Formats: sequence, structure tokens, C-alpha cells
Amino acid sequence: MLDIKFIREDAETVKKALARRGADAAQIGSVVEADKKRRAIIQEVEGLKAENNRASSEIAKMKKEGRDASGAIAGMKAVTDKIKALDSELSSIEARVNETLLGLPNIPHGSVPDGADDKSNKLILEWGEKPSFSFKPLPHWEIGEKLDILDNDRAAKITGARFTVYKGAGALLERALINFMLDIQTREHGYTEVAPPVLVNRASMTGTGQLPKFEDDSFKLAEPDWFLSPTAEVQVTNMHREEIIPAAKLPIYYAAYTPCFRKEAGAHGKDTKGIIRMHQFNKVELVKFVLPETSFDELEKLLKNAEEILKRLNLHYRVMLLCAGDTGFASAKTYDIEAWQAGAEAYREVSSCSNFTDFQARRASIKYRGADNKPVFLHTLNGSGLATSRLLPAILEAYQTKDMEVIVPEVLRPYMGGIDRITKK
RNA sequence: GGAGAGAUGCCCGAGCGGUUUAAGGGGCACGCCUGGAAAGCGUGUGUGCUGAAAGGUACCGAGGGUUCGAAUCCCUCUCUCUCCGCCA
Repeated sequence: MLDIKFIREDAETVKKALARRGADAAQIGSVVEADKKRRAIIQEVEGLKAENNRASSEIAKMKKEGRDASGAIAGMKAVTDKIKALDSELSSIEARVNETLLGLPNIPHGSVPDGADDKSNKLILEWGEKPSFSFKPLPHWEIGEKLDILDNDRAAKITGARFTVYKGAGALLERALINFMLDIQTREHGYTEVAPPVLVNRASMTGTGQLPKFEDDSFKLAEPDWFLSPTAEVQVTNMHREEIIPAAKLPIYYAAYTPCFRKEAGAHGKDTKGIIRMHQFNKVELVKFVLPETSFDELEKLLKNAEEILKRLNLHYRVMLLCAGDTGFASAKTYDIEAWQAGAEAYREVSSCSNFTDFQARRASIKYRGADNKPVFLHTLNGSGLATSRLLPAILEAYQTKDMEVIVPEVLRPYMGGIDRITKK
């Protein structure tokens, strides 16, 4: 959420920034108007309330002294009615202002390039090399089927399209990846592991920015008013919702493994094979709560922490800086890490690392106590570290052999009972 | 799922329609005292909104209602605890 005070004082800057990402800047004018009205009503109604309070204690005193207060009481009725009317007008204006603010995206950082879509994203770095093969490498869905480790057909029987069953060495590999990633992030990069609920309430979804705009993208329970979390960002960021954290405790780093659930409503016919785009997938998420002045440095560190996983797995990848138009709703700056899928011959996003500045902190009311003891919104960041549904395909494709086996990357072997390859059973 | 109890400031805890602009205690901060400390004494100690400021206003789990006036009465909801049932 953007700060209404900032919008009020510098509407032009906000309009320009929103235009960069293709957001509707016309709402800025009307929200500034509504805010002006809001403040005028506050001044009026609070004056009446002050008068009301004075009269009330006067009445109390008269009653105590045994005098007749009926005249004073009768006089208060009109003031109270006026207060009620103004209060209800005020709350409808506040609701309108709030609704508009909740619908406005974050302002892209100055270092974010212009552009409308992913074609304008900027290549930041490439690491490693595409593996070369003496044969035609297969896409992961064919490998998964031949080795009998991924079974989308049976998942469809259980649930429907866009689910998979990990089987045998596939299930083991999935579990190994999760443990490997968590161990690196917690033991070497200083993150504290958390294992949160996967069902989340409306306030949490609003706090991180999934709601109100993107309700249709989420799986929602009929009862109660809960959602299947689309990313652990929601749970972990909202752990500190409505809290004031002592500055000395910052920065806070969390790593969480959770299943994630997405409707993929706009993706009909896209990525229908394999496990690239599932309704349910596993992800280790990294979340940071930091001092505002450090957040862009923290973003660079977060990116490095996520990259480390790919380096240890020796997988070729590139890092893209997203342009203004491709940057997510809540983010001020986002890097995507794209791993090379050797069989499908494409780069696929395995991680997205974002600095949300104070956008989520303001929605969720997460503050720290500054030097002058005043509560200040802190900055939140998060990044995948990483998503297994993208990582596991990259591994299968990069490590496949001519004899239809998959070599287990060395760093994963301790997590897989020491086996060095996945073979057909 | 059934029955009951509860939710008050950083913590404990009073409060049962009008000097509560929330008693009292503890903690914490600062000051006095001290060679230094403890004890003691004094002062202070929330958040939001509004306002240039002084100040004003709202908030006693959340949301409604009754009343001139609600922490206090009524309704709905959420959460916690105890017992019963069911259960990994």
C-alpha cells in the first residue's frame, strides 16, 4: 500500500511511477480529493465530540450534586445525532480511500528498467554453461515417465489436471532437494527455519498483497473464509503482522518449506506437460524483515543466497532484472533466476527475489522502533530458494544419460541414501 | 461436536452506566541519594488519526446495538483455557 501522505504531497511523482508499470494513474486524483474530504470531516466531527465530552462530564457533575440535568441532556441529543451522521459519512469515505489504496501497486525503484513485459527484462548475469549431449536430451516429462518417477495421469485420477505424484526415486529426490535447500539457507546463510500453516486467512492475504486484487487466482475454502496459500511469503511475512519489532532484532531472516497452491487461471493450455506449472508445488521460501536503508543491499544478498543452490547443483542459469511492467504488484524491484532446462531447451524461472520496500509492511502494519523511539514501517523482502517444480525438471534434464538414467548431483547424494544415479526399476 | 470459564496498558491485576482523561502492583527509563551499588524517594512510560503547533479525537479481543453518556448493559463473531466426545 502506498502512503496517502506521500500521494497527497507528491501526486505527480506517483502518477509517473504508476504509468511506468501500466497502472491506472487516474485514480490518484480522486483519491487525493476523497482524502481531503475525509480530513475535513474529521476536523468537524472531532470538534463536536470534544464538545460532547465536555457536556457529558458536566452532566455527571450535576447528577452527583443532585441537581436537575434534564435540560442539558435534551440539548445533547442533537449534537449526538450530528456526530452519528458525520461518523457514518466518514467511514464510507475512509472505506473508499482504503479500497483505492489497496488496489494500487508499488512504485518501481529507480534502478528498474522501463518496459511493458518480459521482453524488456534486463540480463544481469549468466552462470555456468549449457550442458552438451551426444544424443538428443529428453524433456523431463518423458524422463519422468520412462523412469516411473513422475505420474501426472494418476494424479489426475486422484484430483485433476496440473497435479503430479512423485514416485520412488522421484519422491526421494523431491524430499532431498527440500532438505538440501533448507540446510544451506539455515546453516550457511543465517535463516531461521519455520514450518507454518498452509491455510491462511483474509487479513494475511491482504497484508502481502494477494488480496483484494487477485482473489480469482487463489483457491478458497467454502468455509471458513480461508485460502490455500499460494506462497509461504504470505504466512511468513504475516507472522509479524501488527507488530512493532525492536530495531536491535533486525534484520530477521526466515526460511520456510511449504506446499503452494495456485489456480493458474490465465494459463489454459500453457505448460500442460510435466510439472512446470502445477496447482500444487513445493517451495522453500526466504523472507526478510529489514531496516529501510538496508533493503536494496539485502535484496542483492537474497539473490546470492538463492543462486547458491543452483551453483552447488552445478546448473546453468541466468539472472534477469524485471522491467517496470513485468514487476509484481507488491514489488519495487525483482530479480528472476532462470535455470536452463536442457531437454525443453528453455530458461525457466526457478526463483523470484523481490524488495517490497514498505508496501507490505504498511498493509500488514509491521514496524520497528527507530532511534527516536517512534514506530516506523520496516521493509520486507522475499525470494524463492527455490521452487522444486522448476528445479527438479532442470536436474532431470541436465543430468540425464544416453542409457536413460539420471546422475544424482553430488551434493544431493547424502540426502538420498548415497545413491549416485536414478535408474529404471 | 457438547458443557463451562475467560480476553483490560510491556507484565500481573482492579473495574459491575457518569471525577476512569483505566486504580494498584511489577518491569523498564531518567533523576535524586551513594565512593560505587542495593534499598528508598521522585518523574516518566501505548498505538492510530487529525493539527504548523498547542491540542483534539479514537482505541479495554473484533464488529454492531441500547443510552445524553459504555471497559461496564444487549447481540454476533474470533481467540484462549477446563471438562466430555471424536481423532492422527
